[in-house]
Amino acid sequence: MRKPSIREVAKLADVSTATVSNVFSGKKPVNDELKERVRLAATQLGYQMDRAASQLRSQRNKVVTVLVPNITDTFFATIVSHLENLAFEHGYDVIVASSHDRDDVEASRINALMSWRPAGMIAIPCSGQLSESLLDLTSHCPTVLIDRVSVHSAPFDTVTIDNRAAGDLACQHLADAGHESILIAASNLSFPPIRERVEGAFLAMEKSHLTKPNVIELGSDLEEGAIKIANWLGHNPKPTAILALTNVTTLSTLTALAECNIKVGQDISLVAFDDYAWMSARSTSLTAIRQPVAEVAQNAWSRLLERIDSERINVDPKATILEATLIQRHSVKNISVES
Amino acid sequence: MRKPSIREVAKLADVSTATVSNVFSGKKPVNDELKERVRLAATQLGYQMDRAASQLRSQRNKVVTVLVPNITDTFFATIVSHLENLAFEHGYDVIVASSHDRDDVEASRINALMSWRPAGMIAIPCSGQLSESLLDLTSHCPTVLIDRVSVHSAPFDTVTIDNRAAGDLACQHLADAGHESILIAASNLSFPPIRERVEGAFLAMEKSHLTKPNVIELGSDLEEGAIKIANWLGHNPKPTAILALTNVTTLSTLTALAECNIKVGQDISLVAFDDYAWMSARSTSLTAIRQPVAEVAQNAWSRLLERIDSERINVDPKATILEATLIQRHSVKNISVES
DNA sequence: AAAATACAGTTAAACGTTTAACAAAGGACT
DNA sequence: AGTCCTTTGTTAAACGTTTAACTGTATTTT
Repeated sequence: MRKPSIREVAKLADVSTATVSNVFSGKKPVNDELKERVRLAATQLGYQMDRAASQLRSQRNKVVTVLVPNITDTFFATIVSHLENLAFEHGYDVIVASSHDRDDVEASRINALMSWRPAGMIAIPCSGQLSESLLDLTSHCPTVLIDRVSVHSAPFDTVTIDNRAAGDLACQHLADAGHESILIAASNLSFPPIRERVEGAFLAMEKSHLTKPNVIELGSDLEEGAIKIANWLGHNPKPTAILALTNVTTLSTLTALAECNIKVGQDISLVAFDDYAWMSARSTSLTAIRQPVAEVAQNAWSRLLERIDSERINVDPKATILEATLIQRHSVKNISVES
Repeated sequence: MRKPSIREVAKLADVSTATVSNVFSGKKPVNDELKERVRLAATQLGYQMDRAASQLRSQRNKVVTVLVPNITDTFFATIVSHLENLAFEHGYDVIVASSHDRDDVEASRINALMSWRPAGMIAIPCSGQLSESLLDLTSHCPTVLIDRVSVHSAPFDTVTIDNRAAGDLACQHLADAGHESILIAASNLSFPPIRERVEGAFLAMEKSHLTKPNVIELGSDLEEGAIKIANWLGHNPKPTAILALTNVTTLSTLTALAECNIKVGQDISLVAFDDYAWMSARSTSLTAIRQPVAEVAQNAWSRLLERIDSERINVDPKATILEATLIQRHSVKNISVES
């Protein structure tokens, strides 16, 4: 038993299919009585529009696709969630895909996503230098890039935060508290935001005439990262503070510290990146750099809508840069001598 | 400049559109040389199949929809992530929607999702008693329900964990450690899994001839939950242990305990539900009930595929019940007298 | 009162695929 | 050599919408 089509509704309501279409799309006015008849017939039959047919004919598609490196990472999941809400409010549906941080998967997913003929695409590239398939989108599909992108390199609209400033802010906060021996726990220096945060941190130390912090690269895996950092701590003089550049590296760091029985906020100070519930739900809550996730999503969405509406695909790309803020809590100990 | 269609590829390769279609679908054999010509032409033009057209004609759609209460909750996000992977492996695309725990939104989202004519649907209902629109699916679309569903009430395949056993396990563990005064932090007793966990917990206490634990309902909001539990702790004799029935209630609990300056694992014991990275990345890591999320997703997916392949929609629904396990860590203190 | 305009509905042709029905050509078997 | 498969390609008709073009009426304008 197939789903009823617009034809059957038309027949039951004794009107043409065009009228039924108009009743639902509202593109042309329809007499109230007819409208009622159509509505009745539709509910009677349990009629539902077929998007495929609708889209095929109209060549318009109320769908945007979202590509993220990994939806398990709460940071990305949160962005997706916000985007989904925004899209829904504007009558769009969202199709999500994950690239799992792999260029080849990214390419294949982009392909699959594009076969939906989406009205637009919001992507968090998995690597700093944009892949071929991503660049191909330039001419085909309104696209907004988020987060993992160096601002001026991309022929796309971008929405990022000022990662240099964020890194600076975090490190300055530590320096102000008297920390001179700082370890930076980075995920992957090939990601532009991470590199920029490190640069910002270096800058802060330079301003205070202090020596550059050490940087270790932990990768994207929590467990491996924990091992690496525990290992580093075992073979090097203990820093007085750690700056963890992502939520995953924060977890790696905490895991390692717990293992080594080093007390956060007491034996060692910590500034985290990304602000999540679990960071404050602790006896020593974590001082953290909060990325304005909601605003990032909001801005990306507005940019995309503008592109979609203006029909001008990715000419004169705009870079939106948002500011991160420091949430001061209890994981940074003031160790300056004059205090 | 519109996207090239199968026609233009056919013209360039000097074959019929049917042949092009066959080259890509592989439904009928095609001479190797022709195949090559078609492939070449396709890449030359940058051809990509249009899913809408394909689906409309073939009446087959390699899409499954997923409906969750709230993708911000890591538990659901993780399930979605697993499902997305599984779907991808089988050549399906996934469309996700969130009901935000509201029946009306759920209904509206189900409607939107169904207009895609998906091959199947995996849903986590937002309330225990299934909404009309959800029940309507029975006859229209292969559907598998996860988590928030009482096993035998649903005319659908279901995949759940044995929540009674899980509650029993958690509470028994506390009882074995000598805890007699236990507080249960529940999210919402109208959710079947939560109710069942409470029942399981009661059962465990009964077996040990202990008095029933107190139960408080914290709702789905972390902050509000924290206030409620802090409030409760202020006006009641302090329990020796808390059993938090979800990851959100765990966070609420931890927030409240931090505020009241009560040390977990020392002043009070805690068993959490759902096992996440942040639970172990602490100086006193949390003992927790681990739900087999990956297996839940895996089972839901297999069930759905079976339904899709067998064409028999939701007759003789199967209930799959998986077991949760207790991960023993350091948040439960043994306070029994004989120790 | 005739002509022009507005309004509300219908008809039928797309949109880009897939696929049943058909055709042609080569090979195997009587 | 004629018949019958088999194999590989083509033709053309769907699939369920939307929408340009059209038709017929009611209303306004001259």
